Amino acid sequence: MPVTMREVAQRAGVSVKTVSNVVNGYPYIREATRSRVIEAIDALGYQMNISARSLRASRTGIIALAVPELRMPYFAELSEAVIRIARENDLTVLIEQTGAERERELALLSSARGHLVDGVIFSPLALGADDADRLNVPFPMVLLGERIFRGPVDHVSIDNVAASREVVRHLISNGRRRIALIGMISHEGVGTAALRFQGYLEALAEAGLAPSPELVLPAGPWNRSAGAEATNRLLDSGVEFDAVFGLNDTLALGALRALLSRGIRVPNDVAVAGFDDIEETRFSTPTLTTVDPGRDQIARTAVELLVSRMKGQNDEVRPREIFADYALHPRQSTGEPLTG
Amino acid sequence: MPVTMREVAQRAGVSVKTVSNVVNGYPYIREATRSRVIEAIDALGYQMNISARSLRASRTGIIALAVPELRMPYFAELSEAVIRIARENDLTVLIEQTGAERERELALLSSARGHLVDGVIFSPLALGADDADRLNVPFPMVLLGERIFRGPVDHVSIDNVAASREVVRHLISNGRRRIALIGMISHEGVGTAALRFQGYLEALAEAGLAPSPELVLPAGPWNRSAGAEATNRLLDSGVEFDAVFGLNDTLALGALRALLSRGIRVPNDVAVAGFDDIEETRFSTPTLTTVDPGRDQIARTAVELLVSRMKGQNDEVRPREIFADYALHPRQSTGEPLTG
DNA sequence: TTGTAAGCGTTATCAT
DNA sequence: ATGATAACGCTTACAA
Repeated sequence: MPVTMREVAQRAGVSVKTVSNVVNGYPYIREATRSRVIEAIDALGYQMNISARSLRASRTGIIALAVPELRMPYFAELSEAVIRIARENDLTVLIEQTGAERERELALLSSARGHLVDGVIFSPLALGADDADRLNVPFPMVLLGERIFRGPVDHVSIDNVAASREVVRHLISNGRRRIALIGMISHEGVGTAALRFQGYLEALAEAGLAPSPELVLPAGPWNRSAGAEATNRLLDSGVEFDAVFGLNDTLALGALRALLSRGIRVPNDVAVAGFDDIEETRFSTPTLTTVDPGRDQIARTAVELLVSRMKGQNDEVRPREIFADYALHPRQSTGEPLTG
Repeated sequence: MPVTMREVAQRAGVSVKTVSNVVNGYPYIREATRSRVIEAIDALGYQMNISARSLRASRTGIIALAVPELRMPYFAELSEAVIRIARENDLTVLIEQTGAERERELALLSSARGHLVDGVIFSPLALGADDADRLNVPFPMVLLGERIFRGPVDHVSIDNVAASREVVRHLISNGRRRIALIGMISHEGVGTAALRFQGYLEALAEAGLAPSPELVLPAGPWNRSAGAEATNRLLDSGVEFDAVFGLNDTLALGALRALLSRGIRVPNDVAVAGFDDIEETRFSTPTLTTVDPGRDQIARTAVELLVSRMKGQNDEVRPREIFADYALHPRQSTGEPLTG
């Protein structure tokens, strides 16, 4: 039922190969021929059969984006950017949700979706430095995030230590001295939490402040609920504090909610800051101070690195480590005047 | 480089067809043969070439989900559900963002991604009733949302009039009399806004309350920013009101923010309610009263309808109109005690 | 229960 | 500048 190249060729009075040439932008075609072919294509409503092309050319024009969960605002926003930028590169994006489960992240690496995708942008949450070797996969891949550094593939991330340090410096410059940190994952020496924690420690040290273990709160999944719970634990413990740094925005928003619902004023009594600059931070009450990790730049860099690997031009180039630019956005929750 | 069926067959000492049979679960195979084949598959790390299968069998195992924007929390959460449920049905999901642009929504209908997808779940935002005919596409499709009813394809939605009526009834039962509505799109007689507006009018009528045109506020894109702006306009107009109904949650959250930042207490001075039950509504301050439109049920129904059409068993069945169950969730923003 | 042969729609090679 | 022909890896008759 669908129209094939053969039919287009017949109607245009040319061979299949010529149609193929026209479709693929092969330059050496007489203008007359080209327009006859294009007419036939339009008239018949021809649509290239991607499966056939893929089988023959062994590329599909599809890339996979593997993220933990689309419900996490950061990953929804990241996915939006990757899809948009992939489109600019004539690529279609297939999203895999790993649920942050180790098994599913590993499965992703060994399957590669049966030759279906030309490359993968992978944002792991369960795999860690020990698994770096497993990233030696037989297809182009770009790694995101802070779980694995110096692995065998191109990697895009930001300088989490520096970014986190800036947040805490900002809190300190606002007069805060007892800064709680929410979202610690203590059994991990690496990863996002560890890096942001290090930035926190460095900023405290710079200011001559001693870190207090009771101000460092673990929080399970990094969502609003865990942020609220941790904050309530902190409040119940009776420990004094004048600021909360949520290791991501949803934790911070949960903290905000817990504080306000116990009658604590933000930023007057306690300042709150987060990390990620998700859209919601500009619309919470008060608006949330946070760090923009340069989502668009990350997405664009990742797609471009992947494309260059897919083209196979850089086979000799060693894995690249790219750091995107971050930017602190002071907002109401830390006592700044209203801003965008 | 990749392993083919041929190689598996050679190693197992059988024909390609037998390997194919094993892979596809064809029942009449001797156990000995089957296990030899499976061994070979494991040993060689064989991965089916999906392009080849698709070309031959003309199905890919991929469905497309077309949504306006992944950054809109409702659609992020819907996509998460569709991907998860599609997985249960051995389907992979490819997400198309239409940007709510008419051109791109139309393009989607005429391309169908070049035979790449076996079916499409389409949530339009720009197309309307007049475009119903265009849904007569040569591939299985399931329609979501409130833009087009009684079109030529299966359709999943909820009873928006009834759901909206319940929200407003709830506000009235809490003693509210001057209920503002934010998010009206006045030039449209159909679609989500029109239906929810009708529910609003019906609930007012039931209670013997006269609708006031100055309480009905248009809002452009349904996001936080538009919700906040509209609320500020309302406040500046000097019109009295004791409740705000945002036609979706992000509008309501924007309203909440505008109210609180002008020192208006919620729910004491003004009650606020939204629509969609996005995760954030459970973590705002105060938590937001809203309607759960049954996202999981919508996703599941959509996938199941699509699968049944893809199997071609229901070719004779007329387009089905399915309504998912909604549920009102009263929370703090309308004066209820704290709930989940 | 398993094998043989044909062909899905495209692109690559090699002519012309 | 264009055409003929052979793959690509799999499934589907049909045979055996």
